[in-house]
Amino acid sequence: MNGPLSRDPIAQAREEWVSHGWEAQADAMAAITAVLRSAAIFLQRAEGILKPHGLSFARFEVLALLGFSSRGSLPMSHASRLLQVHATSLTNSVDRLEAKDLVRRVAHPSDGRTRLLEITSAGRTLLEQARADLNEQLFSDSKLSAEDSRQLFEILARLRRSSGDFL
Amino acid sequence: MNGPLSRDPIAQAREEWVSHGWEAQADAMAAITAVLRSAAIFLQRAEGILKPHGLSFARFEVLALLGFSSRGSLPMSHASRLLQVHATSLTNSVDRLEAKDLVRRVAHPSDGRTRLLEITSAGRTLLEQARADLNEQLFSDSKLSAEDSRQLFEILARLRRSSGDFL
DNA sequence: CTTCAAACCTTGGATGTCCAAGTATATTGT
DNA sequence: ACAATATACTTGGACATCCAAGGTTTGAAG
Repeated sequence: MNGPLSRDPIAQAREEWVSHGWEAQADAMAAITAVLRSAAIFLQRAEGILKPHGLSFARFEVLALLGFSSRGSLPMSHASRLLQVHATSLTNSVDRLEAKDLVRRVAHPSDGRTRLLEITSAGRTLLEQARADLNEQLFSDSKLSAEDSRQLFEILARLRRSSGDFL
Repeated sequence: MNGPLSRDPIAQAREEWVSHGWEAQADAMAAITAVLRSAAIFLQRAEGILKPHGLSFARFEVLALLGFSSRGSLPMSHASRLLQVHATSLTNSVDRLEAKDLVRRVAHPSDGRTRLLEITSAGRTLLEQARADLNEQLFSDSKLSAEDSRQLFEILARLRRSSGDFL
């Protein structure tokens, strides 16, 4: 999108924070801004890898979740909780997945409110190809050392836990 | 949006990765997914804090950048590079900021292509209030220990550097 | 000086995310 | 039973982000 800068813009912002007297918040500001920026980087790379498959990362996550579930189906409410996105975001993703016959909405046998999501065989096929690509092109070459990956996960797990993501 | 889960869904996905034979990629997958999820958490909190001020986080960042610049003005292309967003995203943010008289687009004195962004005095006032709130409510209580903040920033700085964010 | 490529910005379109509201179905409490 | 409440999903609207394409202005090359 834009070439590399000569200085880290977040480090620069951190200095401004310090020089304006907000030193106590400078480290947290820098860390949080870095998380946001890093997420944008990963997301862009993932989207680039998935685009040839006609998938977005959000839709890939839905497929992957269904692929792991034992029956290959689960209620939308359940999926939305596991993926930690708003129900409306899931509705949006499922609309697009269903239009491509990668998933199906089926009626719940006993609860009329609930719709079960079911991955189709075309969905499974595409999932395997997309996952292979992500594993090769993103998760194998993530620019993170093994040690950094583990530390990053642990720090963020503490954060997510104290933010109410899980118990 | 949804209550806490009984298990960390990312840890769960990591186990699936391992049990399906993608152990080599499991840690990176978990770390990257955690970054994406954490970014969503921070972004939501920031938006909640800024909403009463009529600002989004993206627009806050534009205001903050202009507030730091010595003259309070700089070219859009420069701002877009520093904020590391696409030029079109900045156009969008500036349209909304300008509609509220928080910034102005002014002609560049010598280059007819370039538009200078200039923060207004109303923009400065709002920026100070919004920043005070973010400092108090987000950056002071970020659920990250001081040590975690520093480590997180450093790990992500390595990542961003090797991803071409800066030299 | 004329032409053509590069740089800057905007417009239009596709996606994704959230919130507020609305519809339908289930469950609870009296 | 019936009314009130809760849960599940969808719809419509506000924003954000990107890409592809188009208009304007510069600047460089011939």
